[in-house]
Amino acid sequence: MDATLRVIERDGASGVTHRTVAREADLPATASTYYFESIDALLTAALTSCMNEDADRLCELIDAPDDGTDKRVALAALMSRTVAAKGRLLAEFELCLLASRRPDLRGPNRRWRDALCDIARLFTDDPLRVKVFARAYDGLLLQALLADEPPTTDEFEAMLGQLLPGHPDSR
Amino acid sequence: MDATLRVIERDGASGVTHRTVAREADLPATASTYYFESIDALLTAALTSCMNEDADRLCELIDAPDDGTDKRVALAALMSRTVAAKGRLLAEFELCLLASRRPDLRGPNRRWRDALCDIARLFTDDPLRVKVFARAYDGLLLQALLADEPPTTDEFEAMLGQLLPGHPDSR
Amino acid sequence: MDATLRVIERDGASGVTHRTVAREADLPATASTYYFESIDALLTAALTSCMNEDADRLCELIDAPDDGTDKRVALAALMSRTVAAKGRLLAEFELCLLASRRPDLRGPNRRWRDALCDIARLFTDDPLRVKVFARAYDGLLLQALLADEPPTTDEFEAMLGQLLPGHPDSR
Amino acid sequence: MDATLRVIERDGASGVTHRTVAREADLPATASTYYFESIDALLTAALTSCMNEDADRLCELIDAPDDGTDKRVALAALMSRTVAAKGRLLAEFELCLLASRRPDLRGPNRRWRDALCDIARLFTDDPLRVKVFARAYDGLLLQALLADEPPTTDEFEAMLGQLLPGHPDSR
DNA sequence: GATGAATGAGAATTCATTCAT
DNA sequence: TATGAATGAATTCTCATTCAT
Repeated sequence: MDATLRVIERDGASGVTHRTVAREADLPATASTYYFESIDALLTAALTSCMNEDADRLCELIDAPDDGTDKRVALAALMSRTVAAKGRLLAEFELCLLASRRPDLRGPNRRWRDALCDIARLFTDDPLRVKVFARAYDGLLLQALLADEPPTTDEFEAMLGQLLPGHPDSR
Repeated sequence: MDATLRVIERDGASGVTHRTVAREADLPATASTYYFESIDALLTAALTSCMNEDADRLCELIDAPDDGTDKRVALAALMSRTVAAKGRLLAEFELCLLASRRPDLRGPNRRWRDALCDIARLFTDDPLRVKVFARAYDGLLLQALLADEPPTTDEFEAMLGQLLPGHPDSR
Repeated sequence: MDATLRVIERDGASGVTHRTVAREADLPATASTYYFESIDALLTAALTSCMNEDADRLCELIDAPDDGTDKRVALAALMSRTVAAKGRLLAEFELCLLASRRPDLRGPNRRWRDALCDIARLFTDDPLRVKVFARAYDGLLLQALLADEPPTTDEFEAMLGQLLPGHPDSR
Repeated sequence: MDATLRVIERDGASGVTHRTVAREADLPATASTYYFESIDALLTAALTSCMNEDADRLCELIDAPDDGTDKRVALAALMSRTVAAKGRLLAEFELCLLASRRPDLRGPNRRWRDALCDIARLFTDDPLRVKVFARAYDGLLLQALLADEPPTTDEFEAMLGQLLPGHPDSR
């Protein structure tokens, strides 16, 4: 499973084969078929695992005790870290695209998006703003991947400030 | 070349092989090897073509004579059409992700992003707002792909209104 | 054992593997390895079971108390039923062919053929006629499988009348 | 193609794999995929080839100039030769059984059966007798395979005399 | 006695690529 | 210039079988 993610990070989702995964995990060639019914199941599991991890990270951030720091700052830091792990982020996007062809895989994605919406609701009650934020978030990360230089944490903070204006307390 | 895009739309970028493309184009199996040195060259060409087309469409929108209608409305319509051609949009995202591993392919992508920034500048002078818009745009489209129901044109309009507030003349 | 026959009926003898049988029987994958030493033992057991069943059915027909009806009519009805269970009949033929490569499996087959001969002897004393009947019988069933439309019971009756002419009492 | 038949003769239809056929033909392992789209196509081609050959042999017999010998004698000789080539006959039966699961393969089989009917019509006008003969013929061959000792040519002659009585001229 | 884990061999098929024409 | 033939490598997946429990 970890090996699978490492392979996707390195070679992209299309590089995931029984052999590459097995080699990466230093297991016999048939091991991946043994543990996962098919390549598809492997990718599905990888996507689910990723998305859950991401959602968990967002939830943690939401549930963190209010220590006085702006959660947008914390989120910007998270984004910065996310973008820094470029391969991993790429892997997630590739998996998402695969999922977009398969409606049955939308579950994990939805959980993650819900967490994003929850974050937005810390700052605004406007449903439109929530929606825009949750959708724009992905674009911020994606463009960060495509840019020559990823944005700094400060830039993320500024952009978040734009998308989620107002004082956190102002609700 | 068209055949290549049709294949990506149907089977994803990983479905692009010399044979599938040749079959789709109804050409002999070795034709794609003959015209393109490698699969990579084929994908690169596809990406460039896509990005240029998209950038052109955005530029058209910018350059269209001001007929009194809000350009955000026109842009929302364009987004709606883009999302409706789901396979094509997916293909573009897949190609972008491939490109993100290859810095030499960022050119076409940049041209497209510049066009997006130009649009934003029709509405605002704030560089931060421009940046946020250009990046969020992608997220809006991506999430539209992952959603069960793609947003309506009206919803796109509302979201654009959020990202690009103010009167177009207010500059 | 039953599961094995179901698999042969569905997928042919070549579809019989430890796994397919185990799956069909809803048993753990290694169960068939456990109970039968090899695939071969499984097929052998299946063949024996089939042949005995068929021979039993023929014997029943022979031993049925004479109720005035012509046994050829009863046999035609049996053939019609046999052909109607197409998968099962196919399975038997496949097993027979397998057996023809293995002389040690001819026992069950012989018992069945003897029963056929016994039937023929209800109608004729001519050993040649008996032999022809016992051999032709298989052909009638085989061709019924290959025909677009299986023969009706009446057709079987007519064909049997040809192969076994005369009154049953005329002996 | 010849290699395929040799493999079926030796190992049965289920022994036909890309590898075994290629090895038998002393070709690289992918050759059989190259020349035939799939294993299925290979088996189909084998069946068609067999059936045509058999039908041709029967037609030859029909069309042979009347040299005074009884054609039943010639047919008995043909049957004897057919049974002597045990592996080949087995192969044909296996292929026929495969075909019985696939209606689209009944064509070649039909041509062969028609030839059989033509032979019967040399001796009789009775459609029932023709039908019985054409169907029984297969059974005679099949049982010859399953018997410990295949029938002699004389025995075949006697059985044919039973199935097709009368003088050839008596028509 | 019964079953899950594990794995090497081999199945069908597809691919990229080379070569000859 | 363009294309069919050919083939080695690699793909997904299934299987038989062994072993530990």
